[in-house]
Amino acid sequence: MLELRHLRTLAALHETGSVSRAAKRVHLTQSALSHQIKSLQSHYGLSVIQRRGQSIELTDAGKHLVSLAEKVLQEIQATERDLAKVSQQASGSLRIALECHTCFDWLMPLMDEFRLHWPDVELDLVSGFHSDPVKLLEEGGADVVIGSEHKRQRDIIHHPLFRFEILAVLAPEDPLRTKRILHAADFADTTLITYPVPEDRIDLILNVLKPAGIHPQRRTAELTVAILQLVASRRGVAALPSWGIKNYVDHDYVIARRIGSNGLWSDLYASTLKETASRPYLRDFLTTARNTCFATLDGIVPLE
Amino acid sequence: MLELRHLRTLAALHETGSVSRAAKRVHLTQSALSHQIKSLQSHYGLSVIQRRGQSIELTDAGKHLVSLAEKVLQEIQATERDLAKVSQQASGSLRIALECHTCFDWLMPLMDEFRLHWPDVELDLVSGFHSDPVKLLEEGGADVVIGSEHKRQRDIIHHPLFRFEILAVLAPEDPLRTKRILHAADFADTTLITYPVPEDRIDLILNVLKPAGIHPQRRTAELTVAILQLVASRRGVAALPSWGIKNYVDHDYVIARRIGSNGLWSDLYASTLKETASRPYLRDFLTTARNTCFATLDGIVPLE
DNA sequence: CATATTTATGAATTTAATTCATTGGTTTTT
DNA sequence: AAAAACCAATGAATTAAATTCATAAATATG
Repeated sequence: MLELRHLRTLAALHETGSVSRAAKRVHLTQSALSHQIKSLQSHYGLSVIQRRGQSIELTDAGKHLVSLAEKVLQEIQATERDLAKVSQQASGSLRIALECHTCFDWLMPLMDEFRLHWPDVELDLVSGFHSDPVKLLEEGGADVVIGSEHKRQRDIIHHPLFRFEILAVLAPEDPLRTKRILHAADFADTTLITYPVPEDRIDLILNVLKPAGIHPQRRTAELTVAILQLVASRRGVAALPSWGIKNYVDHDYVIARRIGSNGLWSDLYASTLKETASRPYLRDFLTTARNTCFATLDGIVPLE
Repeated sequence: MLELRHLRTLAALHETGSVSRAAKRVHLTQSALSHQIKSLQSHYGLSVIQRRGQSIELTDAGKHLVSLAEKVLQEIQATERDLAKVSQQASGSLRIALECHTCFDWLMPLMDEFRLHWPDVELDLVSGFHSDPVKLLEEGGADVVIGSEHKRQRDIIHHPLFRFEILAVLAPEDPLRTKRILHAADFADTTLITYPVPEDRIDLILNVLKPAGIHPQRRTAELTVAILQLVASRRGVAALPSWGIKNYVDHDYVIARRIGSNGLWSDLYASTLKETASRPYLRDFLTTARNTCFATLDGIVPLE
C-alpha cells in the first residue's frame, strides 16, 4: 500500500537524480530506498525508475508519482502550518545569523516566502560578524545560525542543510586558466579576494593553503558581486560556492576551477537550540530551505 | 512522522464517527487505531479527537487533517488511474450483476462517475434474475456480483462493502404502528410486498419468518417506489434497507420499524474472480463504491 | 585494466505497528 | 439502582515490516 514514505522518496529521487543521494536526502541508506522502490514497483506492477548508466531516470509512471508527491507534500506542509495556528504555536521569533555570506543569494527569497506563511513570526537577519555564532544562540542573540559548524554540543542541534563545492574563481584571461585543477601552490603569487572575515573562517585558507604553508595576499569585499568584479578585473582570485557563481561562469564573466583533485567541499548546517528545534515554524523554515535549495541550487549534495 | 495510514484513519473517523467503526472501515482493530491516534496527537502536540460520551468528535485540528486527508486520498486515486493508463491496464469489462434490487439507488450515480474515469472500460449491468450469481462469475457472464453471499470459495473473492439494517415498512395508519419493534408473529396476517425473487433470497423470510413458521401472503413489484406505493396504500408491508426508504420515512409517506430486538441486518459484498480483483479499475470501482456509500447512505456500518 | 561509484539483493536486525487482554467510563436496559 | 452493553484507552506481547549490513553486479573513470 502506498505510503507517504514512498512519495517522499520519489520526490528525493527527482530532486537528486540518484538513489544514493536521495537516500541521504531522506536520511536513509541506499539499500532502504532500493527496497522501497522495488516494493512500490511490484505493488503497481510497473517500473518507476530506470538505470541510466551511473545514475537513474524516472519513467512515465515515476513522473506521475513525483508530481503527486510534490502536490501532496506541499498540501501537508500547508496543513501543518494551519495546525500550528490552531494550537497557537504560530508566533515567536526567528532571527537568523549568517556565517556564509554567499547564502544571502538563496536566503532572501526564502525569507520572503516565509513571511507570507508565518505573518506572526518576527523574522530578522542578525547582521555583523560574530566570533562564536553558537554562543549567539545561547545568549539569545539569534535563533538560527547558518554556517558550517557542526561539532556536537549540549543543547544545540545542527540541522544539516547541504554540501557544496567551493571553486576557485579566475578572470577568463588568468594564466591559471590552462589548469583543470588548482592546487595550493598555484595560489602562492596571487591576491585572494574574500569576504571581510578572519582567516580561520575561510575554508580555502584553513584547509588548503595554511596546511601547505602558503599565505597569499588578501583583499576583502562585502558583496559577492564586488568580489566577482574584482576577480574579473584581474585584481586577484576568489573561492566561492559553485552555485553562487554559476550565472557569472555561464556568461563567461569569470571562470571556475576545482581546488584539489577531490575538490574543496563545505557543509552547511542550520544550528538552533534544542528547544527551538521543535517549533513548527522552525521546522517549516528548514524544510522549505532544503526544498528551495535543492530545487534551485546546482551541484549541491545531501548531507549526513 | 505523518503517514498516509494516519490520513486514512482520519478519513474513516470522519466517515463513521467512532473509533471502532473506523477501525473496521480500514480493516484494523480498535486498539490499533487508538494507538495510531495517540501517536499522531503526540507528534503534533495537540488532540485530534475528543470523547463525546458514547462516540467521538473531531477537534479543529482533526478537521484540518480530515480535509487534508480527503484531498490527498482523492489525488492518489486520480494518480492511480493515470498509472493504469500508463501501463495500459485501463481497459476491460465491468459487467455488474445486482442481487440487491434497492442497490440501484446508489449504483446508478456511481456508474456515471465510473464511466467518466474509465472511458475505455465496458461498463454494463447484467439484468434479470440469476439463481446462482457466483456461477455467473465463473461462466464469464458477469465480472462483479453485488449481493450478500460470502461463503469462502476457491478463486472467488468477496470484497466487503457494508452492513445495513432492514426495516419493516408500514403505512402511517397501519395498526402495527404502535409497536416500536416488530416480531415474526406481527407479520402473520399481513401481505408481504417484495421484489420478484425467490423466498430464499428475502432476508426477512429466510431469517425471521420461516424459522418462526410464519408464511404471510406475498405480492411482488419490480421497483422500490412501486413497493412503497403499495405499502402507503395499505396493500401490505415491506422490508427494505433503511437507507433505501429514508426519504420516504422523513416525509411521512411511510413509517419504518425495527425487526426483532437486535434488528435485521444484512451484509453486502462485491464478489469477483480472483484474477479480476487485481485490475486497477476494479479496485477503483470498489473504493469509490465504499466511499460514496459511506458518505451518502445513512445508517450503514463497516463490515469485517 | 584497475578503480571509483552506483544500484540491486538476500539475510539479519531493528524498529514500529498491530493485536491481545484488560480497564475505566458512558449509556442503556431491566 | 444495578446490570448489561458499548466504547475507547492502555500496557505488554506479538507480529509484521522497514531498514541496515554485507556483498554482488554493473557501469563509468582514469
